[in-house]
Amino acid sequence: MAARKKSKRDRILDTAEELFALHGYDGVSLRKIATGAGVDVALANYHFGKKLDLFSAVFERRAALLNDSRHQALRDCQSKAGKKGPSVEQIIEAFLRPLEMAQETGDSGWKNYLALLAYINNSPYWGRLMMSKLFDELVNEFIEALKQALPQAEEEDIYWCYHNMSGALTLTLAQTGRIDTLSGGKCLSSDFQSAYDHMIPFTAAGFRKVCSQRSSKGKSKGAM
Amino acid sequence: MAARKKSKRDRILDTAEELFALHGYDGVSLRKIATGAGVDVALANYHFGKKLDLFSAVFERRAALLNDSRHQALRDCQSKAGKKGPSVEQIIEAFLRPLEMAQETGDSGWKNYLALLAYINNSPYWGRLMMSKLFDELVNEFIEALKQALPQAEEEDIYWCYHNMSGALTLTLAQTGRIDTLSGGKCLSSDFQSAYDHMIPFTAAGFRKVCSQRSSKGKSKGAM
DNA sequence: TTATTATTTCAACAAGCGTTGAATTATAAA
DNA sequence: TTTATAATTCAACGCTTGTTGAAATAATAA
Repeated sequence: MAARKKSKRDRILDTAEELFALHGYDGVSLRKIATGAGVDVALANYHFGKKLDLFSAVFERRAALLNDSRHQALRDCQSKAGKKGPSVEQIIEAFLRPLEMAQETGDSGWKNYLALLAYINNSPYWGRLMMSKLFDELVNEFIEALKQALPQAEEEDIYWCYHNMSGALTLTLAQTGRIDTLSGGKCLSSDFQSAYDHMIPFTAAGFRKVCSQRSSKGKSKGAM
Repeated sequence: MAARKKSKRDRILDTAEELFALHGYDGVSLRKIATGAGVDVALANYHFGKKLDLFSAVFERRAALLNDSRHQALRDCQSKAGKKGPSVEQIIEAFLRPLEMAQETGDSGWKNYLALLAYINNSPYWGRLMMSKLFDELVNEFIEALKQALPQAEEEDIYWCYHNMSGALTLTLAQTGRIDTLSGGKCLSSDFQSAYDHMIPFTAAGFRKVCSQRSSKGKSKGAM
């Protein structure tokens, strides 16, 4: 309803973004997207090609922006920290806050996009390929920073901790509203500030705990 | 390929379970399910009704079993702990280990089912309704136990911590393989023991951290 | 056996799907 | 204005979808 000046091409992207985030790739037809965008069904094909190409276009549209903003946040906290390097909390903050800010903008497009990211990140196999292609480079920057902040940690532990953080984040991005129901309204999935204010110390403590205890304690991975 | 003695009805459930977990509700047609089960397409309708009813049947089939096993694990750790009650770690262990055991059984059905759970838990709106109906009662038992283990905690904090734990768990259940790619094979999403061995101390530390720091510190929720 | 009921398949339906070539309109260039 | 190009719609294609009533088969009861 907001912008009337948007091109039809952009309206297709916006509508597709919203519907894909809500119903997944197979839950949305090109005709529903076209109707939602107020456009003929053939126009999506003209601008983007096949349905999967449209999906990719939606997925890629905001990826670079997001990567830049997180990259910048990491650089900022690194310069602020000096040569001893930033703390675990500061690194996680740099990783997560840009997402909170994106979700908090009035623009519902970002909210939809991040929900779409959650959908893709939870999709087996093909989701992994799409995510890796666009986000692995940035994630590896953060992993490197975390290794420096936790010099005694085993590499494997850091990856598992990242996995847990990524899961917590993904559920927040998905905005399923489960927390609203469970808490009887005490917590709202739309209250992003609360979500991230809790997620940051929660995950930071997890990193510290797992990566500080000396290794091979009950992990039974080597010789039997 | 395994069991040849299963009824056609069960084969429909098994195939649907696997395909729904892999491709989501809209990504699977009744014909693909029927083909996979070696059965006519009309048979699914005869046994289960509409497509959504079949989906619900798959979803509900193992829910009670799972709830029982987690409920039992909680009771066990409570009796072992005596009247002072179990620790956060013990409660989380009771919450998570039954899932690990289910994933580790040779039966691939459980793996598929839990991936389906992850899919549903990440689905906006309708996912919340389905999950709440079957799992809220059990989850509230665990929340109560956690409140006792963290008597100084604010209720809201406990819910947010549970939200984070649920996210970490969900991504593990989804088995997207992201961690495999990211870590270059150092961590495998199929290595369930490692996943849970890390998830438990990670989330327990998060609970302790968030629920011990005295409240209203930068949460800016009450009067300004 | 026959009669009855439960299971399974067959055949088809109306509707929606992604996609495309040709026609139409709007925009920009000459 | 005329000409060329870009944007958009129209109309239709072959295919797949969920669903269903009737026919066929298998299992059970009499």
